[in-house]
Amino acid sequence: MKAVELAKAYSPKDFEDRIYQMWTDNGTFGPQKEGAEHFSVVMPPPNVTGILHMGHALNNNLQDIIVRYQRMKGLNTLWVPGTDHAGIATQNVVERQLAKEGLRRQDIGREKFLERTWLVKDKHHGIITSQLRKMGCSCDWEHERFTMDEGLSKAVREAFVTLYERGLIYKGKYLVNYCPKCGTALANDEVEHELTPGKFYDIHYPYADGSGFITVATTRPETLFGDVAVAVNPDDERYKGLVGKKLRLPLTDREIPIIADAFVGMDFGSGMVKITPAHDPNDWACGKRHGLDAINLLNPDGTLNENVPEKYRGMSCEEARKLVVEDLDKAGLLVKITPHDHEVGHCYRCHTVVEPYLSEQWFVSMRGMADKALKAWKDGDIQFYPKRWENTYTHWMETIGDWCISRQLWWGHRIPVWYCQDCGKMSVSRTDLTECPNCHSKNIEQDKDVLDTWFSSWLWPFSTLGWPDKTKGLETFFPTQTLVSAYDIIFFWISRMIMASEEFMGKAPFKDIVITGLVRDKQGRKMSKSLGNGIDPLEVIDLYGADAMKFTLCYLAAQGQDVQVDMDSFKMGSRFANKIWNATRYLLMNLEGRNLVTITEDKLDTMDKWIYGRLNTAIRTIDEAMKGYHFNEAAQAVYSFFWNDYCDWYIESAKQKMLHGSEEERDIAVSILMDLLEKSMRLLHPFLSYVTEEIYSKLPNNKGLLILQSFPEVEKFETEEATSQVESLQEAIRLVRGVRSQLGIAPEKKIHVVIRTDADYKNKEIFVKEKSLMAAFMGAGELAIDLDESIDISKAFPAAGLGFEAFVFVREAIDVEAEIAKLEKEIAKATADLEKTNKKLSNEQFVANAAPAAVEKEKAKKAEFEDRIQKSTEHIALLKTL
RNA sequence: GGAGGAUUAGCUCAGCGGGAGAGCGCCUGCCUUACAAGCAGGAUGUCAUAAGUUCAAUCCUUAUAUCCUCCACCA
Repeated sequence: MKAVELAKAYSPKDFEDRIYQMWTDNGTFGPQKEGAEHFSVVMPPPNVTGILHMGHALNNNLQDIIVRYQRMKGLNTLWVPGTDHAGIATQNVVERQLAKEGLRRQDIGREKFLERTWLVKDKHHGIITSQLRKMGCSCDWEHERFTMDEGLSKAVREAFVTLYERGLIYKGKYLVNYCPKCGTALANDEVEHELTPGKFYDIHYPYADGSGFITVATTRPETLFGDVAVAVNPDDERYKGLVGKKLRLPLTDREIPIIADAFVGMDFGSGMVKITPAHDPNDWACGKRHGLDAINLLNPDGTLNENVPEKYRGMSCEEARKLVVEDLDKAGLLVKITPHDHEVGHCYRCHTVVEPYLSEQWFVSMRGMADKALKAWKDGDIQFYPKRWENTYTHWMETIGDWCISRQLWWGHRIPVWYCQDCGKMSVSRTDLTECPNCHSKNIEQDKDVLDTWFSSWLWPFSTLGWPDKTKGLETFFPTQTLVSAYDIIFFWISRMIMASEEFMGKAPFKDIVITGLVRDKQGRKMSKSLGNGIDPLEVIDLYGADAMKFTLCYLAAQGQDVQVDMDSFKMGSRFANKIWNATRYLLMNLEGRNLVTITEDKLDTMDKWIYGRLNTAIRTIDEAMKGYHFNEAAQAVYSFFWNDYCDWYIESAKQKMLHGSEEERDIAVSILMDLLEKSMRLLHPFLSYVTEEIYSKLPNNKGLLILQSFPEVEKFETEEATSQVESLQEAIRLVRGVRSQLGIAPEKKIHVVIRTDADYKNKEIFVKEKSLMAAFMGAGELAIDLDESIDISKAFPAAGLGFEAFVFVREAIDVEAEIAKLEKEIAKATADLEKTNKKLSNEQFVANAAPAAVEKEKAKKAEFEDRIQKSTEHIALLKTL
């Protein structure tokens, strides 16, 4: 056999792109094992607004590891990639572009606007998919989907109409969360509450009959124009007699009543609350209870409308607040202003303060679906990793409110509802309507709003497989097995997918829900654009390679914990990949003139059986870790097997055979090395896919493309005895190496070692059998396993192991006198240094006046010198005993 | 106001009731022709604090402290 040359340096750029191309050219990502048990995963679709960040890298790399592992385990595997149209976010991107040109979306019209949005989508889609390829994701591009493609649009319509038919979708005028900047309603969970500094304004509301006034406290004085009452607690003794009295609303002519409602807290503020149903959810509910009107004060853009006195119209809430407060003050109605921090809702997309806004919207009734989703969890159909997220899930499901799904946007799935201008009838339809089904008038108009983005993504696990059509893909790959996602979208996405899937498919969309942590920087901060602390996955790949990134992330991904990284973190994976590369290079160099032989048990010695045992341990650990999604444990097993066991011990020991063995022995040694290398590549492939595939292609014993090979099975060659024996061997070697190091014996100096084993020591055999190996590893010129009468151990340096003792004769290796002289010189120098330092430290002036850091430094020096002196003294004592 | 995390080596973190660990950094000695992105050896810890359960606690229980998330309509 000829030696195989491998490039001298590990350079991932030389092969990563080529290998990805080869994988796709050979159709390796698609399902391979028709008829076998299926394993499918849907990729959480990234938004087409941006490019992938480190969080995506973590998420997709972990999915890739799972999918590659299961593929190698022989399952019929499918990983569905795709992207999300991300309604608000994407629309915002385009609106920002327009704003730079001095335009608003209304200026160019819906059609032109959408054209531009599709361009943005195409651009980002291209970037995102190329990033996924660079990372090495083995998702099936044949199955790629987009939330607004034809099939998914059909699914969205089907879902909407079906729910409508089931009476689960309704339209109505309600108080919803509204982002004035985005110009659209939001769902409850799209609002982020944040502690915001504000003020409490105590305001006098005079009685209508002029008999005095009461005081209300509010954080939002500008909404007083929408007040329809002032409420007190019915049990509040202070105000009992006031209920029913009329008040004159400040700055207006309007009269409002005092009412009693139990929601008012008696001990909060003045115990009197102004009721503004159109601008506060509590007041809305209160207004409903009392049959009060709701007066909307806002235009869709967040400015005040015609329901406020003229001078305030067109102002933003903040502007109006200032003026209203001023005017109240002038009117003598402002009592006091106190600072008051409170939770204020902000838009999760643009961070603008969200207004409660009275408007006509579409809603989904969630209660029934949530109950089904809860049952799925109770029945064990779904399981979270780590388990603690189940609390979050059930709590959300139990307290769920109806879902506002209409958005006043242009980018998204248009609501499939048509209104007839003639007969006034509303039609909900799976297909586009051109005439009214009721009166056949052509004068119909589709609802202008679009659906919440999550209304398409909640169908993702089955819509991507062809639903509502009964496709083969759906039949084969639904339900999926594992969903990998970060915890920030448990509510938005994961929970809703479970509900949709139970509703439309009658079962849970996946079994295992793996919740990853967030990727943070080394200060523990979330990576974000605004902080500029993000790491671009492509930069990592450029610097260290995709394997280095994947392996490092996997190694750091303790279940559910956040991952903190900086650029340097990825050196770890890079070094490991480099190590694999070089180990391979060495083995391939040694193929020259060798014949690979079949490995049978009788050809194996203890070391061989040991390494097969180590391989087994790694396989078992990985299988177990992957079962429970403990990625870090799997990565550690891979790492320590290959590096610490295979490279550090096994290859090193095999070198002795290669050096001194017969032709036949060398053939066997190489055959075993290559067998282990081949298996190692299969073991490592899910974690370092590119480098292992590249190496695999060079192996004389490869069986085709690595990605399609089977994951290694536990070997039968392992024996407990071999494991135990080699551990003893390692112990003895480490012991002697320790002595050498302690005495500073140079590697080229050979020493004389005698090992004495206890009478009942069970692993003596390995010492005898592997004597030459031990000698080589210890750097021993002579090694004796049995203690001879003639040997005077009092002249040797002793080191005790478990069940044996090693005696190291170092006299020949070192010049004791010279060594002692060297040490004494060192002690002298250290003593002198110490004196200087002590002098400084005993100088009161120095201690009192010098910079504290300088004093600390001197103290540290002192400790160091003392330490050095002590060590050298001990060392000398040791040498003198020899 | 609820809920959940975190607290272990200088740094980042594993550790899933019986020996305190990894990577990086640090120290010592080595370019031993696979790898200096390496090899060998080494140092460093009141496992946040205080009680408790147990033969045994970094791990379980209960408090406390500090930090971080998430959820929640108190005007």
